[in-house]
Amino acid sequence: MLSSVAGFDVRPFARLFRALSDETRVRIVALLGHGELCVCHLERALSLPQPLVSRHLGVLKAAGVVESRRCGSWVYYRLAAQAAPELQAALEAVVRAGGRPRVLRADLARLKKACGPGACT
Amino acid sequence: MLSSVAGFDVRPFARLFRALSDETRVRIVALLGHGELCVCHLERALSLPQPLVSRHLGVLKAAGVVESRRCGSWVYYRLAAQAAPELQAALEAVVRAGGRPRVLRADLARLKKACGPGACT
DNA sequence: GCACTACATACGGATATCCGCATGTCGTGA
DNA sequence: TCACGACATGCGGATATCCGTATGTAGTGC
Repeated sequence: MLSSVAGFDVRPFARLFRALSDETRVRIVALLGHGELCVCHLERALSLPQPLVSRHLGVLKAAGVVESRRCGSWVYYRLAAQAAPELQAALEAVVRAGGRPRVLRADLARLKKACGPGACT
Repeated sequence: MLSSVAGFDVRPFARLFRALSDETRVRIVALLGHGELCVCHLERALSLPQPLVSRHLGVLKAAGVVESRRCGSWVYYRLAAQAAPELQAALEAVVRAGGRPRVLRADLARLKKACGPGACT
């Protein structure tokens, strides 16, 4: 449509922002800003049922926000590098917000209580 | 819910990103990055019917992305300053993307063809 | 008051999103 | 091969979004 005719393809931006238009997904991105996490970590940090977390991760992955890596029984998710620097900047804004002190306090507390990041014995 | 308990209120982010999750609204924000514009300018730059542009502007305004100012028969819209610096950064990423050369080429061409920005005789 | 322009909004239908629940898939270890 | 844990996906219903069309509101000039 016009979005491509315009020379500036707005679709990657709309796609990224649509992926981040859900509160749970913003929390996931903010948590992943602290490093790679597997689904069971996220599930406990968010205190949400597993199918819900898995589906939100699927949305983020389809939008190119996150990447996944399988390691044994576990699947680790991490933030994906964005092609356009402006997309990267928008994504890092969320990460920065989630990296402030007192930010995501309860989520991070549950995360540490569950198990240390990076180790899923 | 948990979004407030977490200390990090993710709702402003989700609200901003939901407002920017539509291609037309991304184009509007990118255009407004060039300066204040009235609805008739946007309508011609976007080449979209007036009620549609007006409604998208309403969504952006409800999300706190834009502000409006009435001047005679015309209503001028401009980007609103964001409270949190991370929100501002995310918004400016879109503006920067829309400010690159060859970006939004067709939209800007229609805008200039319609009338110069800031003057709506 | 009347016509005209600029803009906003109500209505309705097609489509998409979000979630709970149940089930399926895949790797691991006994 | 069997059971188990980790994760993904199909289904159905409630809700939200998007858009065209028509109508309403407000300011301007005659």
